[in-house]
Amino acid sequence: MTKYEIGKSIKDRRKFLKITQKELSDIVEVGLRSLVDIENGKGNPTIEQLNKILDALGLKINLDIK
Amino acid sequence: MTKYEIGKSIKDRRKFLKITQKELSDIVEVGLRSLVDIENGKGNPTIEQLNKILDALGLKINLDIK
DNA sequence: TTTAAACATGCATTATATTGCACTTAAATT
DNA sequence: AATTTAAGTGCAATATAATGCATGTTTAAA
Repeated sequence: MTKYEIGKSIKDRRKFLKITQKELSDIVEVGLRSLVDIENGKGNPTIEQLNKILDALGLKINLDIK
Repeated sequence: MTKYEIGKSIKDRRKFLKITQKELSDIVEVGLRSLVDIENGKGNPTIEQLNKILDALGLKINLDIK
């Protein structure tokens, strides 16, 4: 998964849960500006930031063999 | 998966493939110092860096529902 | 179709991660 | 056990990402 796909997954999941970027941003304590970038495949978040966001959305990272 | 678990997976996979940190570092163009930190759950790599490393090891990120 | 809420972006600043280097420690090879 | 190779660490410098703010755009509700 590229960062674009990850961003899209986050955005899709957030919309599915019917929360706004601002709300998510407050919950996970990641700046709104950064969250927007992440969702759009810009920015280049660290694993920890990503995990905070995924946690709040009920998602998690896994590593698979290709 | 936490960054510690991710680091451990990378290290395990690298050893399984019988390559050294230095070799992997050269292949993926991530500094040796950083690779060491990542494998040990220190450092906090971006998705792109992580993907470069995982690529070289034949691994990939997935997002699952928790 | 106006209005309001949500989403997106450029830019400057601040915070954080990467890197190389010198060095130490651990593990493997002879 | 001695030597070589691999792995790990502290630190300073450099590179990159996060953030807030002002502003523009898109979307959805009235």
